[in-house]
Amino acid sequence: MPIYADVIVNISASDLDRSFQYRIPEELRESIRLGSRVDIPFNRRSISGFVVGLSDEPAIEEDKILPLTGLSKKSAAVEDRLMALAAWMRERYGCTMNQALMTVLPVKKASKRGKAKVEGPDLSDISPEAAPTLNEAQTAAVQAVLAERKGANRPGLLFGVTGSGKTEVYMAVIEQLLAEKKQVILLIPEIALTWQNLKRFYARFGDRIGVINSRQSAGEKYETVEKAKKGQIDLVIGPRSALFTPMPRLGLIVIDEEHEESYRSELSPRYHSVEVAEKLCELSGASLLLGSATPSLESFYKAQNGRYQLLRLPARAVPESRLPAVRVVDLREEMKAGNKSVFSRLLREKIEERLEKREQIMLFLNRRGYAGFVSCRSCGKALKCPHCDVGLTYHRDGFLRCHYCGFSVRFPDRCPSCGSPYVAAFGTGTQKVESIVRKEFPEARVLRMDADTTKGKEGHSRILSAFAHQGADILVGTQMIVKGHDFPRVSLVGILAADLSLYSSDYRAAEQTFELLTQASGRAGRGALAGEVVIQTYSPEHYAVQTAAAQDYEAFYAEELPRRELLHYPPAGAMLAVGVSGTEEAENEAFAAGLAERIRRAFEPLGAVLIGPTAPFRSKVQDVYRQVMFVKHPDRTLLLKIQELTRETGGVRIQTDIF
DNA sequence: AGCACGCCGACT
DNA sequence: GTCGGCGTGCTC
Repeated sequence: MPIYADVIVNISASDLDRSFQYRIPEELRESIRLGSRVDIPFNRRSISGFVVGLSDEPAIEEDKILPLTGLSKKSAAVEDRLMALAAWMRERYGCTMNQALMTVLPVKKASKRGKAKVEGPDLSDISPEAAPTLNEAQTAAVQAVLAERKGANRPGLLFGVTGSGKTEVYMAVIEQLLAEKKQVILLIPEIALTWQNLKRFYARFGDRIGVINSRQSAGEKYETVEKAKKGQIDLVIGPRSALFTPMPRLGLIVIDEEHEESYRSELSPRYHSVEVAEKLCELSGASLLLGSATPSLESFYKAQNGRYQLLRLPARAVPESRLPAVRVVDLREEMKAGNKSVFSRLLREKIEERLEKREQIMLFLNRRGYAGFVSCRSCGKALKCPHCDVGLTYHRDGFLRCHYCGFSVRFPDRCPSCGSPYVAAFGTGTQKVESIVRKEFPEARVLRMDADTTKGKEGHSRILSAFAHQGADILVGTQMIVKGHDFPRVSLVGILAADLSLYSSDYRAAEQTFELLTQASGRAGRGALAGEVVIQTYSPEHYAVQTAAAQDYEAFYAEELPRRELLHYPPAGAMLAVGVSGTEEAENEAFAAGLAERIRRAFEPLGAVLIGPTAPFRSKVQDVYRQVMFVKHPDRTLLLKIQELTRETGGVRIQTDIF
């Protein structure tokens, strides 16, 4: 029986990010456990804390150790697990225990007004739906998942082309788990948390569902959390934060679209939901099921190595819907043929054809605004944001905007650096595409969806539902139109510039491009109509474009993995990214250089390879200068030690990511 | 002298 | 986070 408890105080302050030792009174020694919530005297006050360690030895002079005063009985097993998860996250992501606890433990705040509500119509008018008949591949996947549960219980990766019916598989597995009186967490990307998606789950599982989203108040979230804890809810659906719903009978976590970037937190701890879910399942004896048409390279790599169970859905579920026919157009050839328009001849022809047939069209361009950059034709200088290392984008309202900090300024009459009146906007953004479409296809009804048109609370759903109800023939938009939407009347998808994401400096540029092209292509021909996709590019020969056109993930993987292996990038090795940022450019650079030197000296003899420091693609954002460096080493634990080294800062901010 | 205020270190 | 200690400086 332990005599002392190491307690983390429930206060967020950097110098309190350590444990304090307390004596456990005799009568509490039997009931105290790791993760228990305790009341302690601290600096002449009484506060609460969490037990993170138990011991029989005093760590400091014994007469300094005070007895703890009480034990909150409510520390249930769920919270113990979440505590253990927080401790793991602290190690894994190098954050403070407090940050990990604040991420993991539910916010205690009672709802002030009424019940948690889901936006949209209410529940009463949804008629219950029975399970549909699954096809052969779906049935096989469901059975394989359930069998694996009884055995090694490895995580499953459900790899299915767009439209192959992954959701039906999730539902069948969830149904089985619920029948076993287990609870389930389903993670979906925030952007996919739409009423039309949730409706299917309500129709199938009725009132046993709780939904969490980022627009809910603390009180609303708390209510869902309480219900889950009491076991009144068996299925929680939400974005990455829903992972931390306390479920006493947790049996399954499903992560849909597991490759999505939104599963990575951008705040400290910068956790990755797939990794955290894997750990949580391990701690609670639950199963993990990941699903994607374009799995992250990491996940597919694990599936190839047998660490994950690979489950395939090779064909689209609706029998008459086939994968779309994809054509790649070389924009250099268009230019040679004298076509300077944003539409290639082929795409223009296809658009006319669809308009004639009254079928719908999606046009995708990964750049908002009217024109991509503005420069002076006399001196050649591009107009930049004064706060960011970014060119300004011309918007139709006559203003130039910075897409990083929101800075805006009226289009100047004269070049700010040479005074020439010949200042012009070049390149194409979604606004310009919209106006070209209106001009060139005057009979077509056009909607535009990008960050500028979806600002309001209902912005997304307003545009999506208008398009779904055939309120428009053409939807022009940025990335946000390609994610998971299901419009049966869309038979043509045009990707106007496939290269935009291809040449970013990120080692995942090819993966991101492949994913974007494949997901965008997957929007075509989801119903009974035959789908067609036109990909316009200056790099038709690039393997990411080629394999996306062939809708062949495994061909892409076969090209990409050896490249990663050659350069020791993940998943073929581990990598630590270190970002150093500060408001003084020179000081920031000097600090980064000094840090790099220390890392080199200490870790290069151990085989670590350091790249940088260097100014990244966006070296200044909102008046903050950035330097980055990367450390590669096959062993992740060594990278964690290097991460330790980056803790001491001097007026600069350090941010680290482990890949 | 007596007290208000702000800064800082310590908290087991 | 927040308490007390201590120094500064103002007022009576």
